[in-house]
Amino acid sequence: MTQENQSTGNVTIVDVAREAGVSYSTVSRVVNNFKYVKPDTRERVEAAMDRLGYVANLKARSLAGGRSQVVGMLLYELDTSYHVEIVRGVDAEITNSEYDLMLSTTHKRRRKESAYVTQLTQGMVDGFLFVLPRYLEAYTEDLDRQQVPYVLIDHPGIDGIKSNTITATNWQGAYDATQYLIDLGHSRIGFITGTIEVASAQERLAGYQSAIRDNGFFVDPELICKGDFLEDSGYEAAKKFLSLAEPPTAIFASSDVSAFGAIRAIDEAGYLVPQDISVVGFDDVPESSYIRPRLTTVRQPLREMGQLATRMVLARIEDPTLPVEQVELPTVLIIRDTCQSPVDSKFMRAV
Amino acid sequence: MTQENQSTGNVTIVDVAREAGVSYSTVSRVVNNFKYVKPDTRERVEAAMDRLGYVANLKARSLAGGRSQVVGMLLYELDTSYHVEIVRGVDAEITNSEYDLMLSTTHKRRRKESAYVTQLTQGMVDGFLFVLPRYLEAYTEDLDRQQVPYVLIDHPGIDGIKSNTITATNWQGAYDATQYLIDLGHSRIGFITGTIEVASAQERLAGYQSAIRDNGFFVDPELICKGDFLEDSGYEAAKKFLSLAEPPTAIFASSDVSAFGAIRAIDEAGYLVPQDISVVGFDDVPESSYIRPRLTTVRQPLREMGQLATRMVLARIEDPTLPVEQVELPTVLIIRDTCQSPVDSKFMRAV
DNA sequence: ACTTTTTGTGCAAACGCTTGCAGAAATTAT
DNA sequence: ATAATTTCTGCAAGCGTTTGCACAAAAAGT
Repeated sequence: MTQENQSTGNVTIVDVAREAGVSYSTVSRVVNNFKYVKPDTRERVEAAMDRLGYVANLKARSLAGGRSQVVGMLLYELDTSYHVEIVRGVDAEITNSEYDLMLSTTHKRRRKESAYVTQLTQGMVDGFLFVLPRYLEAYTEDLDRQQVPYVLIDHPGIDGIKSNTITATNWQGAYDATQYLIDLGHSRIGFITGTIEVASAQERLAGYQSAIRDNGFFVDPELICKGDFLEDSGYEAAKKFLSLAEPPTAIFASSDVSAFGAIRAIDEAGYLVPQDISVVGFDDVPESSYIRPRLTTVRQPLREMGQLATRMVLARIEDPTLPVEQVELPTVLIIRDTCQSPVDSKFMRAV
Repeated sequence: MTQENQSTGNVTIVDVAREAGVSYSTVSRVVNNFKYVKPDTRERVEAAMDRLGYVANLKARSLAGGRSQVVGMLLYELDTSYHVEIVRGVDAEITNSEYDLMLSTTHKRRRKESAYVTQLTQGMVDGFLFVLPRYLEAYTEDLDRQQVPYVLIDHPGIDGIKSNTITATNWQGAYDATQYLIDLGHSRIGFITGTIEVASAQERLAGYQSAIRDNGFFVDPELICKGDFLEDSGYEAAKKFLSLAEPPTAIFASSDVSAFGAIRAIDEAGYLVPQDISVVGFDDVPESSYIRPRLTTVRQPLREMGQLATRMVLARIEDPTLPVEQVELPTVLIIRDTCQSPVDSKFMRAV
């Protein structure tokens, strides 16, 4: 706050050293909390740092082999609450630490994704968070070689490579929701998948199918419609279901957002949710409790996933010897207002 | 993709130079698109870079005086859609550029805010985006000295310093909404302020007051309640209005989120929106059209503000001589379902 | 043909820090 | 008292770039 260095306007380690009457390596040592520094010296240096308002230059620090104090986060986009919720969790945790967050979205650009990763691992971040990465294979190798700790969020990792992962019980969540619908009396339940290349989408589909079969029903391919987690695909899928000779009395969408789309289609067709068709989503994004009727859905603890993932990278940055960890968080069925027994449904055929 | 450097595992400029048979400065020059490089040489170097999979080390690059290719973004939090929407705008624009985004939230920690800024300006970012900064005075000086371009989003800047800013027509927006309510027949309109230290909150209040007066009404202090843009403050404010001897027939909240809180209070008290009380918000965050009844609100183009702000910093990073610019974007009243004439309101007293 | 200017390239010195090595000082063991 | 440790501090060599300076080569003036 008081004096300034003349050249760049920044106080460097050298200025502090001069002020404290020690060598610059000693300053570096107190900054890095090195063991062998005389308490007395340490104090003098700290006083000098305070007096000059010293702030470490991260570029230099990490160039020289230290930490950059930033963790990178790569996600597909920021448009849906799904991603935002995870970011919120990450932010909450990062904020409590000495680290900063470097956020990057890939959108559709496959090439940029891997270029970005090398860019960052080589130059910018101490650790990485990947949310539902699409082309993981393209850079895991790099990541491993660089020894940059990373954790995958909502992605089980790829075969042959043990990665730190944090996922939710997708299969169980889908199973539970389907069972709930069956218990309510539904037997024809339409399912809208997520982006089917994604593991969680596959697991949800499998959970749905298992529940159907376990209850002695038949998995009707007509009732499974491909989607991509987004609203439009939910809308289209629901329209298709509605045009069936015998439409389902319930629809289970692989994401809340696609459930919103489905509800819109049902609404436009002049039917009622949940009277004619029950709807269940997956995720429990904030909007789900804003819309009317409020969406019944399988809650995935997105924030917690973000927080936990952050804690995991941070821990591994501090101590790279920590073992690989794969955490699976439980989902829970949140019952709200979009489901009911199909007895009064226009689509319920007499038994 | 083919070969790798032995020591760190990273391909450096020196490796490329060796491979291409030129000096490393020449490589640097082609990387930086320097003018005086023989086309032939440039080609050889580029080929070598491709062959070795060279990726510039940003730390080194910026340490040595170049760009770090990252812009910092500082915001209070990520919990409300207000902030997220702006981030989305920023992201959309950043994604189209060669830059990355470093995101940081300050939450309540005043001290960290300015420490963070120096940290980053000294070491990490080429430009800065501030969303509704709280303690701007603490670092504008630093910013100016460091010559780091920055733009303030939803903040008019501080006296005596010309900053790049991007704001919305807060006064006019509030005026329009109030006028709309008056045109509907309301005369007792409760107003819930935002965090009153913030300029936009003051402007909205002023807009409201002007409209009241311009219509020949009296600004009743009883009908102005302090808030902080957040849900709880809206809830409390509405409760207070409801407990008045003569409650207002309409409430205008300085943010959508506080409007949500107000609606919750009205709901809990057993009254109906908009039959008994009309409600208007400000911002038009996505949730506003999800809730039922859908919120009538003053739309602030948050995404556009983020995008535009990003374009502004980016331009100033590339060309620091660009003049300071202060952009004000228009708000627009979005009429949805939370307002109606007060004739049937329980709170309408006979004239 | 001979300056002058424009291009093109290399060397070396930063940028601000970390860290291995070496030696000095203080502490403990013998 | 002397040797062996442990603690503390400074020096110097990097980390991977950018960039000013010097000089060579090519192009343009005269």
